Amino acid sequence: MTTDLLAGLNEAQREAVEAVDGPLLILAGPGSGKTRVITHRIAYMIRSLDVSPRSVAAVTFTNKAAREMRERLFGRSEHDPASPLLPGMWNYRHEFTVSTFHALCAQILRREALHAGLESTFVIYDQEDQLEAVKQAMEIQEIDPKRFSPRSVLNAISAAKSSLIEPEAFAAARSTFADEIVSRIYRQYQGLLSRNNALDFDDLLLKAYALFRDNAQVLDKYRSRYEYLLIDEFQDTNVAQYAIARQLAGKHRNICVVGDPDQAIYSWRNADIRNILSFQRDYPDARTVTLGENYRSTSTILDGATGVISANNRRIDRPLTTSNGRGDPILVGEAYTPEEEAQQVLGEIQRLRKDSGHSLGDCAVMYRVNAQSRALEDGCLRRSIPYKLIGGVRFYQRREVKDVIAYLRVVQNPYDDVSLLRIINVPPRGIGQRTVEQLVHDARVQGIPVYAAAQLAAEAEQQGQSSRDRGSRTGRAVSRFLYVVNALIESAGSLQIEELIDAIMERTGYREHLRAEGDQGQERLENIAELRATARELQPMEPSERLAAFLEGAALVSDVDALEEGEDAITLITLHQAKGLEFPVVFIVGLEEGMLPHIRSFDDPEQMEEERRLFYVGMTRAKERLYLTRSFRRDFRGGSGASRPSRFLSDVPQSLVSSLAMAGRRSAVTPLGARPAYQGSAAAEPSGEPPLKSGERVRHARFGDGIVVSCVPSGTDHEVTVAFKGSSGIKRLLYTFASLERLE
DNA sequence: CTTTCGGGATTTTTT
DNA sequence: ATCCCGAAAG
Repeated sequence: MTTDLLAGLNEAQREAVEAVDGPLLILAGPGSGKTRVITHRIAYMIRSLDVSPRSVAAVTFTNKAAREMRERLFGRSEHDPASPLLPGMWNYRHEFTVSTFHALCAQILRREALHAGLESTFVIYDQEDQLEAVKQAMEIQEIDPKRFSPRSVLNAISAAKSSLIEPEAFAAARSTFADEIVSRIYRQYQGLLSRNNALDFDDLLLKAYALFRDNAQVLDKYRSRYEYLLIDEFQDTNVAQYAIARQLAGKHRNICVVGDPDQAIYSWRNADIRNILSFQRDYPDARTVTLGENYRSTSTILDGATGVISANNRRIDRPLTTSNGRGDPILVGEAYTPEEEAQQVLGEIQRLRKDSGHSLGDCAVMYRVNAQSRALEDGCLRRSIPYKLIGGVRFYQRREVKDVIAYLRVVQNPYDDVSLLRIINVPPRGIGQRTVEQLVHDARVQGIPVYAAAQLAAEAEQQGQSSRDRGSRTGRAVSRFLYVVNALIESAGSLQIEELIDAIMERTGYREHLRAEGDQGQERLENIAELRATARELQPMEPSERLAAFLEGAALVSDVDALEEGEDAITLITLHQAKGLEFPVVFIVGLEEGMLPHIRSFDDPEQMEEERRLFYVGMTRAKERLYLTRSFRRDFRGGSGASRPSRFLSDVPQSLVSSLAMAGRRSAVTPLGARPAYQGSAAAEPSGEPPLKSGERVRHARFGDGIVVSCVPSGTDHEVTVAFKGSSGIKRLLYTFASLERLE
């Protein structure tokens, strides 16, 4: 019975599975069979130790990881041909808790709303909503958004919340003038959210923590239930999340955390690697198991990745081993433009497909910023290669989707000012800035929601009590708007969500509004159709809860969650989103200074180390083949500039690397001679000052303005490669003859 | 008072 | 390329 769960595990893995009681820290390197250990561990508890699935909670980083864990344990369907680890327990699958911290907290807060001092219908604000609320708070506090950017204020507030610092504590600890400002906005912001019956992402954690802290009964209920707690991706948890984990583990102390400090890439979201140290401090009796054997990658890929990560100073050296073969070398490619880089990548994918039997689904292209997906998408379209784009402009972030969701939120809770103000004049209906200001002012003076203020204004209008000029036009516009909203609220109870969406589209004129936008509007209508389709997938439930559940899903679902197996297409994905995934063939594009490492990390050594970890995460996704590519030129804010190779490339041991033939190139130029560019520029620069440096702007009589890509000696002369704007493209010129004029 | 248009500044990564 | 603000037009 138990033997098959332990069979096929190495010694460390087996130890991690069997150490069920007491605190346990699992340090799991990439590809070390972490998922296997976690699932076998849970199955082992339930099957061999007779633990009830109800007593187990697992916390994952994404909803997708949660879903997959449930599937491995209980099966995909009742009679899943792929045998699950817990055969015949299909009916118990919902007893077992597995979700993200945010989803778990949202669920608890809804259930315990009464004790948490919340309304169970609270909405969840995403970042855009948060930013709106911060702006509103700043306006009330009369703080100039030009002097203090709402964005950084929000970051400061979020950082405080992630460390469980509530407004009072923040005010008490403030020391600088900037703190003083943030403190005032923070308090105001929390007030606005609570008046709007809204929680932001951080509140989900903060309020759950506070609920457990302040209500011993509720805490006891949950900590009694969850005898066994498991937290995945522990290196990317924040202080609040860890605090909640400790609260929940407070009774039984069976807490298992799994992580890898080398894969910590979310410090910007206030994740704190030091949680691993805190864990060891808080649970001095914790056992530590290290999983160091890699089963995923070739030794070449692993050694390359090790070379990269070893350059980080603040880390404990923990060797990774593998008994996999050497496999192919790591291939380094160079192109002139991102478009060409994409051609190169896609050409190679098509070649692999033909020559080595790889499917498109085997291949993933990874990049640092979402904007880089565009060149790749274009290339795929041109070559008719199917692709799956993960993220991009994320679905639930799209303007039209957010607009419809804002309408749905207003229908559910008209006192949600942020949502109401979002749609009050969308589509334009004669309620302009001035009128909105007046309404917001009225609301503020009377301490009522904007919706109520609008209601009053409309009544006054009808009774002819309002001042003349506010009369006819705007007053009637407000009345008309309220009439539509109220009609929607009334009909909501009897409608399915799809029907409600349809009603919104028709009655508010939103459909017509988009239709008038032409092509783009058509695309937007399709996105709304997609939103409508997701509503139909909702599980049957109480009509009153249906809308709340739908809105919660819309707020908490991420895009990796949508990554479905099956369809044969290449995957385009950011390095962050690639965490936890693996592919036989991985391309990492844009290996340039400023891109990866990103320019924003240049002045902070800690951030630079995080960039390196990000690269490491990407490299270790690859099982068989790894490609690293860069472009000489990178578009930037409309313009474009020359770029230097990423410093990370020089940390990949050269013996593991081979140069990628430039299959997709337009011109037959050999860049920078035969020498691989990853050696870095300084190493190979010849004697004698080059007349031009890469990155300088120059003008040519015939080709116009351009940017120097490279300048290398050629006999007694220098050969200058220039990327010209417009149709001239890339030209190689001899310096003496070209008569280039340097531009400042 | 509202809408629209143009110019200026600004972009990492996401539960 | 996209958001924000001010100015002009309706």
